[in-house]
Amino acid sequence: MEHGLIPGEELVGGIDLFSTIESGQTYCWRREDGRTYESTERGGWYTTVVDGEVLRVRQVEAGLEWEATTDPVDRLTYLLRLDDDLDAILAATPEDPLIGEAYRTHRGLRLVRDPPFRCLISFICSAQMQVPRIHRMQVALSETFGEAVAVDGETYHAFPTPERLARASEEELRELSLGYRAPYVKATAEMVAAGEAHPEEALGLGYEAARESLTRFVGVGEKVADCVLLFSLGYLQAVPLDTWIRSAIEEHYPECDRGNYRETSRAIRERFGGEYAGYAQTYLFHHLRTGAATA
DNA sequence: CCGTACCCTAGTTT
DNA sequence: AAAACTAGGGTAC
Repeated sequence: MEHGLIPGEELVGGIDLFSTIESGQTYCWRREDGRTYESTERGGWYTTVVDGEVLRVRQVEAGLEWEATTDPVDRLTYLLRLDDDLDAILAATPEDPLIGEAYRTHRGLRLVRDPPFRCLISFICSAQMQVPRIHRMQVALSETFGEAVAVDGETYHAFPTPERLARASEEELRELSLGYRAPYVKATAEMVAAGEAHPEEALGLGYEAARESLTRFVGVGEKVADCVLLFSLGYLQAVPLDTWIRSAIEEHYPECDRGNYRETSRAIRERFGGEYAGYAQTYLFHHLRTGAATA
């Protein structure tokens, strides 16, 4: 594999690789030590397979060190949004004690751009599920149905194609602990494999129309649709209303609770400054989930 | 728009 | 100690 470095000074606003990858927004990466996002231990290599290419990245003092089968700089920049100007984005959020604390505590956390189908499946799996178990499901899916890629004596697994997941039986998927999500994953994979629908078709639509369009996939409601928009399709204004954010709204922004998803979503999006509201959501989610919040 | 069923696992309570 | 109970990043019907 080739290797190289992306200097830290090129990343405006910095980078916190641990927070970026293990904050529950992406399930595409695997830790060197095999842990599945359940520890608070930082450091080490993260590996993924995208378009048949293996890429590995870790945070070092000088920046991001990488190893890959082809030069991964453009790909890493895309996947980890290394071209986002974090200083400008954070500055665009209205003053707020809780958000401010989250920004200061986890400075360098970036949103991601996961491959759309993979993102869609991982968030269908996320329903009523905790982060480490969602990650374990994605690892199981890759190892069971994903193509193996051998590099330097190591074997890596790509994420399965829509066609392969469509061919899997519901029973096989249940064996991977997907539970009631198994038929959702299969049905959605069938829709994509058949060319009936693709998550990328949401691109180009206005935000709310895009969210609506994603809900045609089986197992995808408004919350999961918002996750795909934010973590894959670049709709940075999306604010997925999960239980953590809902309880934060109840406690800190009660005036934004409008009783239903659509209106509450509009209100909190406005409260978080609109264009980059999804950044505030992701920092806040990570901040609450790690138990670091005091504000 | 509202209520309920749905898998599964780890952690807590009887 | 074994068995209930509970909750965890929702969605379909």
